[in-house]
Amino acid sequence: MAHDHAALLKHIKADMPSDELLQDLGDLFKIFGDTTRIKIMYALYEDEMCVCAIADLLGMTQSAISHQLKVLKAANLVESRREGKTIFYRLADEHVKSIIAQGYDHITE
Amino acid sequence: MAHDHAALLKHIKADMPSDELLQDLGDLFKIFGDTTRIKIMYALYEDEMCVCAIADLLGMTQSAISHQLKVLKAANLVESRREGKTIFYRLADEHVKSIIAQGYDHITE
DNA sequence: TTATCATATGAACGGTTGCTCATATGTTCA
DNA sequence: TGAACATATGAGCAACCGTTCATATGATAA
Repeated sequence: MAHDHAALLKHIKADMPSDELLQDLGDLFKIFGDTTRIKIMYALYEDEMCVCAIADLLGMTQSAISHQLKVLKAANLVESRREGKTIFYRLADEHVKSIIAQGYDHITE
Repeated sequence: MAHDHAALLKHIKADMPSDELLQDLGDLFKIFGDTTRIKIMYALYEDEMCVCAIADLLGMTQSAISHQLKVLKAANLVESRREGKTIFYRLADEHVKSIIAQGYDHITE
Protein backbone atom coordinates (compact mmCIF):
# COMPACT_ATOMS: atom_id res chain seq x y z
CA MET A 1 0.00 0.00 0.00
CA ALA A 2 1.00 3.63 -0.09
CA HIS A 3 1.73 6.24 2.53
CA ASP A 4 -1.15 7.64 4.54
CA HIS A 5 -3.51 10.26 3.18
CA ALA A 6 -6.87 9.21 4.49
CA ALA A 7 -7.79 12.69 5.69
CA LEU A 8 -7.11 14.24 2.31
CA LEU A 9 -9.07 11.57 0.49
CA LYS A 10 -12.10 11.95 2.67
CA HIS A 11 -12.34 15.61 1.79
CA ILE A 12 -11.72 15.17 -1.93
CA LYS A 13 -14.13 12.28 -2.22
CA ALA A 14 -16.93 14.33 -0.74
CA ASP A 15 -16.49 16.95 -3.47
CA MET A 16 -16.49 14.48 -6.37
CA PRO A 17 -19.61 14.03 -8.50
CA SER A 18 -21.27 10.62 -8.44
CA ASP A 19 -19.74 7.73 -10.33
CA GLU A 20 -22.73 7.70 -12.63
CA LEU A 21 -22.27 11.34 -13.58
CA LEU A 22 -18.55 10.84 -14.12
CA GLN A 23 -19.35 7.93 -16.36
CA ASP A 24 -21.80 10.05 -18.33
CA LEU A 25 -19.21 12.79 -18.67
CA GLY A 26 -16.70 10.33 -20.06
CA ASP A 27 -19.28 8.94 -22.45
CA LEU A 28 -20.09 12.43 -23.66
CA PHE A 29 -16.48 13.36 -24.37
CA LYS A 30 -15.90 9.99 -25.98
CA ILE A 31 -18.33 11.08 -28.66
CA PHE A 32 -16.31 14.24 -29.30
CA GLY A 33 -13.19 12.11 -29.38
CA ASP A 34 -13.47 10.98 -32.96
CA THR A 35 -12.32 13.03 -35.93
CA THR A 36 -15.22 12.00 -38.14
CA ARG A 37 -17.78 13.08 -35.58
CA ILE A 38 -15.91 16.32 -34.94
CA LYS A 39 -15.97 17.01 -38.67
CA ILE A 40 -19.68 16.31 -38.84
CA MET A 41 -20.36 18.71 -36.00
CA TYR A 42 -18.23 21.37 -37.66
CA ALA A 43 -20.11 20.83 -40.91
CA LEU A 44 -23.33 21.56 -39.04
CA TYR A 45 -21.83 24.48 -37.16
CA GLU A 46 -23.61 27.18 -39.16
CA ASP A 47 -26.51 25.39 -40.76
CA GLU A 48 -28.32 22.08 -41.18
CA MET A 49 -27.14 19.65 -43.84
CA CYS A 50 -28.40 16.43 -45.41
CA VAL A 51 -26.62 13.12 -44.95
CA CYS A 52 -25.27 12.82 -48.45
CA ALA A 53 -23.93 16.37 -48.39
CA ILE A 54 -21.97 15.54 -45.24
CA ALA A 55 -20.70 12.33 -46.80
CA ASP A 56 -19.67 14.26 -49.88
CA LEU A 57 -17.99 16.97 -47.84
CA LEU A 58 -15.94 14.53 -45.79
CA GLY A 59 -15.26 12.17 -48.69
CA MET A 60 -16.77 9.28 -46.79
CA THR A 61 -19.42 6.61 -47.28
CA GLN A 62 -23.06 7.46 -46.66
CA SER A 63 -23.18 4.41 -44.43
CA ALA A 64 -20.30 5.56 -42.28
CA ILE A 65 -21.88 8.99 -41.87
CA SER A 66 -25.27 7.52 -41.01
CA HIS A 67 -23.73 5.34 -38.33
CA GLN A 68 -22.01 8.32 -36.74
CA LEU A 69 -25.11 10.50 -37.00
CA LYS A 70 -26.95 7.82 -35.08
CA VAL A 71 -24.35 8.01 -32.33
CA LEU A 72 -24.56 11.80 -32.25
CA LYS A 73 -28.35 11.71 -32.16
CA ALA A 74 -28.44 9.15 -29.35
CA ALA A 75 -26.34 11.57 -27.30
CA ASN A 76 -28.67 14.46 -28.11
CA LEU A 77 -25.92 16.31 -29.91
CA VAL A 78 -27.78 16.53 -33.22
CA GLU A 79 -31.42 16.57 -34.28
CA SER A 80 -33.00 15.81 -37.62
CA ARG A 81 -35.98 16.66 -39.78
CA ARG A 82 -37.27 14.99 -42.90
CA GLU A 83 -38.04 16.79 -46.14
CA GLY A 84 -39.23 14.30 -48.72
CA LYS A 85 -36.53 11.71 -49.25
CA THR A 86 -33.92 13.87 -47.66
CA ILE A 87 -33.14 14.09 -43.95
CA PHE A 88 -31.48 17.20 -42.62
CA TYR A 89 -29.37 17.16 -39.49
CA ARG A 90 -28.52 20.11 -37.28
CA LEU A 91 -26.72 20.67 -33.99
CA ALA A 92 -29.06 20.08 -31.07
CA ASP A 93 -28.03 23.04 -28.95
CA GLU A 94 -25.38 25.64 -28.23
CA HIS A 95 -23.52 23.37 -25.81
CA VAL A 96 -22.08 21.47 -28.72
CA LYS A 97 -20.50 24.65 -30.03
CA SER A 98 -19.20 25.76 -26.65
CA ILE A 99 -17.65 22.38 -25.89
CA ILE A 100 -15.87 22.38 -29.24
CA ALA A 101 -14.86 26.01 -28.73
CA GLN A 102 -13.26 25.20 -25.37
CA GLY A 103 -11.29 22.40 -26.95
CA TYR A 104 -10.31 24.68 -29.79
CA ASP A 105 -8.97 27.24 -27.34
CA HIS A 106 -6.82 24.66 -25.61
CA ILE A 107 -5.33 23.53 -28.92
CA THR A 108 -4.59 26.91 -30.43
CA GLU A 109 -2.38 28.36 -27.76
CA MET B 1 -23.75 9.41 -55.99
CA ALA B 2 -26.07 11.81 -54.27
CA HIS B 3 -28.00 14.85 -55.39
CA ASP B 4 -26.10 18.01 -56.20
CA HIS B 5 -24.83 20.37 -53.50
CA ALA B 6 -21.47 21.48 -54.82
CA ALA B 7 -22.14 25.16 -54.13
CA LEU B 8 -23.05 24.52 -50.51
CA LEU B 9 -20.03 22.33 -49.94
CA LYS B 10 -17.62 24.86 -51.36
CA HIS B 11 -18.80 27.43 -48.84
CA ILE B 12 -18.79 25.09 -45.86
CA LYS B 13 -15.42 23.64 -46.71
CA ALA B 14 -13.85 27.08 -46.73
CA ASP B 15 -15.03 27.68 -43.18
CA MET B 16 -13.76 24.37 -41.78
CA PRO B 17 -10.52 24.26 -39.78
CA SER B 18 -7.65 22.27 -41.25
CA ASP B 19 -7.69 18.49 -41.12
CA GLU B 20 -4.74 18.58 -38.79
CA LEU B 21 -6.52 20.81 -36.29
CA LEU B 22 -9.66 18.69 -36.47
CA GLN B 23 -7.52 15.65 -35.78
CA ASP B 24 -5.94 17.39 -32.80
CA LEU B 25 -9.37 18.35 -31.50
CA GLY B 26 -10.54 14.76 -31.72
CA ASP B 27 -7.39 13.58 -29.98
CA LEU B 28 -7.92 16.09 -27.19
CA PHE B 29 -11.50 15.06 -26.52
CA LYS B 30 -10.52 11.40 -26.74
CA ILE B 31 -8.46 11.99 -23.63
CA PHE B 32 -11.49 13.35 -21.81
CA GLY B 33 -13.47 10.37 -23.06
CA ASP B 34 -12.38 7.93 -20.41
CA THR B 35 -13.92 7.72 -16.96
CA THR B 36 -10.64 7.03 -15.21
CA ARG B 37 -9.00 10.11 -16.69
CA ILE B 38 -12.06 12.21 -15.92
CA LYS B 39 -11.89 11.03 -12.31
CA ILE B 40 -8.20 11.89 -12.12
CA MET B 41 -8.85 15.38 -13.40
CA TYR B 42 -11.67 15.84 -10.93
CA ALA B 43 -9.39 14.65 -8.14
CA LEU B 44 -6.94 17.39 -9.11
CA TYR B 45 -9.66 19.97 -9.52
CA GLU B 46 -8.89 21.88 -6.32
CA ASP B 47 -5.36 20.87 -5.46
CA GLU B 48 -2.36 18.78 -6.46
CA MET B 49 -2.17 15.16 -5.39
CA CYS B 50 0.42 12.38 -5.41
CA VAL B 51 0.05 9.27 -7.55
CA CYS B 52 -0.68 6.85 -4.76
CA ALA B 53 -3.33 9.15 -3.28
CA ILE B 54 -5.11 9.19 -6.63
CA ALA B 55 -4.84 5.42 -6.90
CA ASP B 56 -6.20 5.09 -3.39
CA LEU B 57 -9.03 7.53 -4.06
CA LEU B 58 -10.16 5.76 -7.22
CA GLY B 59 -9.55 2.26 -5.87
CA MET B 60 -7.24 1.47 -8.74
CA THR B 61 -3.72 0.18 -9.31
CA GLN B 62 -0.80 2.59 -9.09
CA SER B 63 0.28 1.27 -12.47
CA ALA B 64 -3.03 2.07 -14.11
CA ILE B 65 -2.98 5.59 -12.69
CA SER B 66 0.60 6.17 -13.80
CA HIS B 67 -0.24 5.10 -17.33
CA GLN B 68 -3.15 7.52 -17.47
CA LEU B 69 -1.16 10.35 -15.92
CA LYS B 70 1.37 9.87 -18.68
CA VAL B 71 -1.38 10.28 -21.26
CA LEU B 72 -2.69 13.39 -19.53
CA LYS B 73 0.78 14.87 -19.28
CA ALA B 74 1.58 14.20 -22.93
CA ALA B 75 -1.52 16.23 -23.79
CA ASN B 76 -0.47 19.07 -21.49
CA LEU B 77 -3.51 18.58 -19.31
CA VAL B 78 -1.53 17.94 -16.13
CA GLU B 79 1.89 18.92 -14.81
CA SER B 80 4.00 17.39 -12.07
CA ARG B 81 6.64 18.21 -9.52
CA ARG B 82 8.81 15.94 -7.44
CA GLU B 83 9.18 16.14 -3.67
CA GLY B 84 11.52 13.45 -2.47
CA LYS B 85 10.16 10.09 -3.50
CA THR B 86 6.73 11.49 -4.12
CA ILE B 87 5.52 13.10 -7.34
CA PHE B 88 2.62 15.52 -7.20
CA TYR B 89 0.36 16.12 -10.17
CA ARG B 90 -1.83 19.14 -10.80
CA LEU B 91 -4.04 20.42 -13.60
CA ALA B 92 -2.00 22.26 -16.21
CA ASP B 93 -4.37 25.17 -16.76
CA GLU B 94 -7.88 26.48 -16.45
CA HIS B 95 -8.93 25.07 -19.82
CA VAL B 96 -9.18 21.64 -18.30
CA LYS B 97 -11.75 22.90 -15.85
CA SER B 98 -13.73 24.83 -18.42
CA ILE B 99 -13.87 21.90 -20.83
CA ILE B 100 -15.14 19.63 -18.08
CA ALA B 101 -17.57 22.31 -16.94
CA GLN B 102 -19.07 22.61 -20.42
CA GLY B 103 -19.58 18.86 -20.57
CA TYR B 104 -21.07 18.92 -17.11
CA ASP B 105 -23.57 21.58 -18.18
CA HIS B 106 -24.66 19.48 -21.14
CA ILE B 107 -25.21 16.44 -18.94
CA THR B 108 -27.08 18.09 -16.08
CA GLU B 109 -29.96 19.64 -17.96
C1' DT C 1 25.74 -0.28 -0.25
C1' DT C 2 21.36 -2.41 0.74
C1' DA C 3 16.51 -2.14 1.76
C1' DT C 4 12.37 0.18 1.07
C1' DC C 5 9.18 3.32 -0.81
C1' DA C 6 7.05 5.90 -4.85
C1' DT C 7 6.57 5.98 -9.51
C1' DA C 8 7.33 4.61 -14.46
C1' DT C 9 7.22 1.48 -18.20
C1' DG C 10 6.91 -2.45 -21.60
C1' DA C 11 4.40 -6.47 -23.11
C1' DA C 12 0.27 -8.84 -23.54
C1' DC C 13 -4.61 -9.71 -23.32
C1' DG C 14 -9.56 -8.67 -23.70
C1' DG C 15 -12.94 -5.42 -24.82
C1' DT C 16 -14.40 -1.57 -27.56
C1' DT C 17 -14.97 0.99 -31.77
C1' DG C 18 -15.34 2.72 -36.61
C1' DC C 19 -15.50 1.31 -41.10
C1' DT C 20 -17.18 -1.70 -45.02
C1' DC C 21 -20.45 -4.45 -47.32
C1' DA C 22 -24.86 -6.05 -48.15
C1' DT C 23 -29.40 -5.17 -47.46
C1' DA C 24 -33.60 -3.02 -45.55
C1' DT C 25 -36.68 0.96 -44.93
C1' DG C 26 -39.01 4.90 -46.46
C1' DT C 27 -40.26 8.51 -49.93
C1' DT C 28 -41.27 10.39 -54.50
C1' DC C 29 -42.49 10.16 -59.17
C1' DA C 30 -43.98 8.08 -63.38
C1' DT D 1 -47.32 -0.60 -58.77
C1' DG D 2 -42.45 -0.29 -59.92
C1' DA D 3 -38.17 2.22 -60.28
C1' DA D 4 -34.99 5.39 -58.42
C1' DC D 5 -33.27 7.97 -54.69
C1' DA D 6 -31.96 8.99 -49.69
C1' DT D 7 -31.09 7.05 -45.51
C1' DA D 8 -30.78 3.33 -41.87
C1' DT D 9 -29.06 -0.87 -40.07
C1' DG D 10 -26.89 -5.46 -38.90
C1' DA D 11 -22.88 -8.39 -39.21
C1' DG D 12 -18.09 -8.84 -39.49
C1' DC D 13 -13.36 -7.45 -39.23
C1' DA D 14 -9.21 -4.81 -38.23
C1' DA D 15 -7.31 -1.38 -35.36
C1' DC D 16 -7.18 0.86 -31.11
C1' DC D 17 -7.32 1.28 -26.04
C1' DG D 18 -7.16 0.45 -20.90
C1' DT D 19 -5.95 -2.70 -17.61
C1' DT D 20 -2.89 -6.13 -15.46
C1' DC D 21 1.48 -8.17 -14.42
C1' DA D 22 6.24 -8.09 -14.04
C1' DT D 23 9.97 -5.30 -13.77
C1' DA D 24 12.75 -1.05 -14.02
C1' DT D 25 14.00 3.59 -12.36
C1' DG D 26 14.80 6.95 -8.94
C1' DA D 27 15.05 8.69 -4.19
C1' DT D 28 15.67 8.26 0.81
C1' DA D 29 17.36 6.34 5.04
C1' DA D 30 19.93 3.06 7.70
